[in-house]
Amino acid sequence: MYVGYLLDKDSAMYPSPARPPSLSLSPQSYAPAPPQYPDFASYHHVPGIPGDPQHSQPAGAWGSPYAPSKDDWHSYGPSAASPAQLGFGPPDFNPLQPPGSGLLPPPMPQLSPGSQRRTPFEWMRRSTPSGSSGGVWVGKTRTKDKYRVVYSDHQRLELEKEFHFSRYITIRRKAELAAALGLTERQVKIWFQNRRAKERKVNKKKMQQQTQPASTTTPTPPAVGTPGPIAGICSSTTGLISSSPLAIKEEFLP
DNA sequence: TTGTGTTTTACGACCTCC
DNA sequence: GGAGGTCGTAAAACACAA
Repeated sequence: MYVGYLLDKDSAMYPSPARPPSLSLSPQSYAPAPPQYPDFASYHHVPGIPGDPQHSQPAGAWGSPYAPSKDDWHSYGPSAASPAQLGFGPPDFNPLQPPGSGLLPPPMPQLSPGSQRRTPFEWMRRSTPSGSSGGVWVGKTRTKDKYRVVYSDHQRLELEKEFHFSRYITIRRKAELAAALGLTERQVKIWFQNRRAKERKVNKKKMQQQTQPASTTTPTPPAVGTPGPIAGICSSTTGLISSSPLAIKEEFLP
């Protein structure tokens, strides 16, 4: 993965629940301290929803207007020019040339140990994904001539940011993210589903490693699954998440 | 270069809730 | 019945060792 320096931190990067139980906290105030997410040291949450206390930052940083959600899943394709295909994202966004400022944090001089295999800026300067135009999403469905698309680094980074903010995206945020990133709401929803599945998978793997009898180290409680202030609302543990997804969702509904 | 393992999109099945 | 959740899976995209 090309945001591997983000994702390789895996569940360890979510030691605390993503969103506090009280929605009164603004994204700024939610900045984890100390930053277990050093890559997001300059992270500022995606702004844009006016009136949304969770996203109260000034709109416009997305650089793209709030386009109407194009939930028409079958509308995209080689002939369906999405905002992304026309050039989505911040005006200064270039998939091959990282913006020095704006949404994306500056290139990290160092990577996490887990990502030593890659050059520090590889995720930024990765060549154009095949089947896409300059990292910009060119959607095709499974029924079309291409099985899946590869999201651009920027798209994935913004999705990761949102996921870091909250494991469950609100309807409004989903619509805004989809419009801003040139994805469909369905894609955003599925991305979050897959991302949660990934997190559960990693957590499960960690749990299995910790419970292995061969382990000589003292078992430590899982850092990720540790019940936090809102463990019952948005825990990373599989059981809690899958127990009542709708209850979690309701918390974030406007 | 190739084989192989992993990750990433995307979907269907099934479930719960309203 | 619709929306969105998990779970399992398919297959493309990718990384990397041989």
